[in-house]
Amino acid sequence: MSAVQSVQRAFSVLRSLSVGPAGVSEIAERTELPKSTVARLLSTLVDIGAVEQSDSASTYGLGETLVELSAAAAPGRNIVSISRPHLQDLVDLLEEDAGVGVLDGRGVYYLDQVNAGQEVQLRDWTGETVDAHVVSSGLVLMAFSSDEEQAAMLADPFSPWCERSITDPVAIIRRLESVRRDGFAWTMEEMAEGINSVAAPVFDPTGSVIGAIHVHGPAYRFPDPDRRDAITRAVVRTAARVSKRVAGSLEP
Amino acid sequence: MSAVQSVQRAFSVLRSLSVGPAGVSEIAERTELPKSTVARLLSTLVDIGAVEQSDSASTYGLGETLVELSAAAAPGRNIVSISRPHLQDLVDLLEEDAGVGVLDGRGVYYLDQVNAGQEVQLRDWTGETVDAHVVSSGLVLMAFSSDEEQAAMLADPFSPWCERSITDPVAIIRRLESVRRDGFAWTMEEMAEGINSVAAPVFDPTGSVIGAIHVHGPAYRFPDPDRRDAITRAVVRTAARVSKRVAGSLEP
DNA sequence: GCAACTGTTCCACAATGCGGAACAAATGCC
DNA sequence: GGCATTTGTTCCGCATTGTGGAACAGTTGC
Repeated sequence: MSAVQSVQRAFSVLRSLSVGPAGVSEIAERTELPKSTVARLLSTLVDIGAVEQSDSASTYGLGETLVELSAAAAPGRNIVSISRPHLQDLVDLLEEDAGVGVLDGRGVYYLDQVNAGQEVQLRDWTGETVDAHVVSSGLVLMAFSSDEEQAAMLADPFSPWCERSITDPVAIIRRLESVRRDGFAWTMEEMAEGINSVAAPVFDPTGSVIGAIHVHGPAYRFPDPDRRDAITRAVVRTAARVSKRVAGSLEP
Repeated sequence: MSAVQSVQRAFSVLRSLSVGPAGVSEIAERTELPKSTVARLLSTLVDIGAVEQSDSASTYGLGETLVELSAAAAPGRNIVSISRPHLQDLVDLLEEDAGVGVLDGRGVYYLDQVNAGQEVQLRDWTGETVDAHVVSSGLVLMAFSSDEEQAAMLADPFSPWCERSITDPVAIIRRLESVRRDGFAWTMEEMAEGINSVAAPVFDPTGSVIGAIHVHGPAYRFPDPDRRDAITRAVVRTAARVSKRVAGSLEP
């Protein structure tokens, strides 16, 4: 009940800035606070980094601190923009398509993909949902979900997508355990003949999975048996980097 | 110099929450503040919406207000995630691919695309950069850039991408003027033969362009001459909606 | 059951934030 | 150019406001 006035006012100032940058007087007007009070609040907000004053001139705008905080507040909401450069790195390294997906019920929704531009390539699943149990991303996302969520997903029977799809719940549970232990998952022609993929989990700062990074390619060339471990490591490392940045860290 | 103590402490509390949700006691420990002070600050932060207390239990996490503020702080940083559902709506309506791009020098960088899934479709340019003067998104982005930026972009000569590309600076300037007046741009087989596209601008709260929404398709069926106006309106309306949400508004 | 935790509330004290007013520095206007 | 009106910044006495110890009230777990 007893609220801290200065904090309320500070946020009132921040809100007033969200419609656009302004100077002290204008902010004072928008917030109906005395100029001197606004000036004081602004100076502390600048110290903190919640507000930035545009170089030389004296107009104020919202600052980086808020972005960092919001990244921690809604982890995953910006997972696409954060992932993209890292997906690009993966593609450059492995020369196969890389993507990022999130859990959608018992499926994986593919948010984004970076194309390797090979002559023979898989069709782009961005924006579509695929049953989780037949793709590596899906296995990763299920494996690292909470026990309740996992139980809910395992409650109903699974459908096969092709000949080699695994649908036996017991087999799937055993598999999820090993995925959880390993920190990654491979699927070999389980969604469709001729398609293999690896995936690794992206976590938010609290340790919950929020997405999965994957690389996939045509089975006749992916994975190159000599590079399989290297590929796995690259995907796991990329997912770990994205996790870090999703958590608000600024280093790449 | 003279900083407002309670505001500093409030942000100290917020920062301590960015590593993960916690209860009053733990936050007090992390921030080295008295418990009662933390409890008071938390209660006001909850009022404001900068902090949310998890239902029933008494642990606190960062709240929605921070996301809204950061959306205004770094407009465009989350343009992809905001755009996606609206792109999907466009695709559902028009049955052609829709995407979002941003300015990158004198080019357009395609951030994201939603596929209509037609049998005949254009290749996906997501993650690539295309010269701004040959695509509708590019024209829109140039048209609504600041005068200095526009002048800089017009300083060097333009290269043709195909037969119908327009490269004459005077013609381009005239065109940009009409785009600015209309609020949208069409390009007809100017990037490549057989490809047409429309685009409309996305603005941040200060009124600067931060991106463009486009729809494109094969020239033999897009745009349907009878629906051309309807298509244009749909794209313009979608871009306006995205602008609104980018600015922090919560209504769809 | 007590013990060791939680989070919440109270209240006397004064430190802290307040805001009017006076100042300084741009900008605008004839 | 100089006068006028705006801007942002600083000062300082006043009291409102925030402070934090301590006492209280729920939880959890030996």
